Amino acid sequence: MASMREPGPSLRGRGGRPALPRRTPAAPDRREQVRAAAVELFAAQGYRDTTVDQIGERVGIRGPSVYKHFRSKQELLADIVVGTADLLLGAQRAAVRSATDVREQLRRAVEAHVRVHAEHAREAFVGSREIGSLAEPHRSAVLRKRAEYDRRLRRVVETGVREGVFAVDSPRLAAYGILDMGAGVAGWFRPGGPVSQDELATFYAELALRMLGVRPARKR
Amino acid sequence: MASMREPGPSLRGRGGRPALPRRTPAAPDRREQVRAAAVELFAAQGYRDTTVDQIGERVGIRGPSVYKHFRSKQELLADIVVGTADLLLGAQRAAVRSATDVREQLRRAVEAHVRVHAEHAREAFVGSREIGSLAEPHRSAVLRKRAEYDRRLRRVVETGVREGVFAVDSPRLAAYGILDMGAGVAGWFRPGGPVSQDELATFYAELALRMLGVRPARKR
DNA sequence: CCTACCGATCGGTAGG
DNA sequence: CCTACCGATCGGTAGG
Repeated sequence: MASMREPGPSLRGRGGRPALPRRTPAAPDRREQVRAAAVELFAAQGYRDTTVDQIGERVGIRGPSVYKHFRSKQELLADIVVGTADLLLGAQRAAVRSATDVREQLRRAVEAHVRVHAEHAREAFVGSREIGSLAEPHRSAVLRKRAEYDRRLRRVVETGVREGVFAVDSPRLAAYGILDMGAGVAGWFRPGGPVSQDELATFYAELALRMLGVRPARKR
Repeated sequence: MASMREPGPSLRGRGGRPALPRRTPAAPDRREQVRAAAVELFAAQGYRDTTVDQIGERVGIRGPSVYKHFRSKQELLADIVVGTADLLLGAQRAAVRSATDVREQLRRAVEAHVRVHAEHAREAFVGSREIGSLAEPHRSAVLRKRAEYDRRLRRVVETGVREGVFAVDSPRLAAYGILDMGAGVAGWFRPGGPVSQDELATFYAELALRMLGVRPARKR
């Protein structure tokens, strides 16, 4: 499924528009502003408790005008949740591909996992909490993506165990633990806080490797 | 705050009631049934998307009759969320008190954490996802309880580091990781599945100790 | 992008 | 514990 996050080039950069009188000039990336407002509100109040009027208010328009940018409140949610799932999947794929050593693959996959959950904390938060608010076929699509995401990390763990690099009794449970630990970041991480995204990613990857029985590299 | 989970002795065991005709005899623990139905529905559909009629339907009564057992839908939610917070706090307190060795305190606290999130998976799930749906003063009360819960585990970790039993760069982040890892269990654990609660609790406690730099006990 | 407005849903109450 | 019903909220549409 293609990412639903691109505003589309047709909405901007189209010079030569006649200077007709307009009460409120359309901001070129109004669609993106609406999406961002929805992310914040859905994260803070939940999808169901957020009204279209509130979303509009955040970007200085009326509720019904939101429908100029999204077909429905549902589509807005789907854009956010599906988008986040794709972001995670892409980051994970790139991470695993960037190394051949399982230990390094695991480390980078966890770092990517944590980084996305920190950098896109609110989106990721909405993406996991509001799956149930998604109508079909989006819900099933996202569940499939998440299952694939989990499976891929699990495979890295299993490969490491097979190669004798990792040592855990249950690769599956260990993978769940690692994933949930990282996903939890979306619930409390705030940019500008005491820890940076990178520090957090590095630290959590180290914790994950420890969970898998890998000795921490001796510090010099 | 006192637990809100007791049906109260006045609702049962009161013999000598005249055998008047009744269309639907009140089940002695109807209140508990209503609560259980609400837990399932809130977990599956979310608080906002669950109607009082649905809750009633699950126990064979009409929506308005739910108000014979709970003052409002809000009170039903508060009962669940506050109850779970108290359950966790109590289990953690008992766990930490049951040992003097930090390593053992940590192990038991994590086991308790995981066991509650497995045994009361749906309640714990609702308890963490629907905090935002809670009205004041319940919301603040629960947030305080959760903060205390987190702080207590963090203290065990910090004590272990101070004593040289644990070795982690950031006790705070490690504690978050451990807590989120265990809380995640509520999202996927199903009784009767491939792993038992005890196996899971034991395994996760072992993972937590590894995260803290404790060598796994050599298996004979 | 706006105002006016429709239709459906739903928590809660009245009064048995 | 039930039926009848009120009142408020809200997503979405009409028609500029």
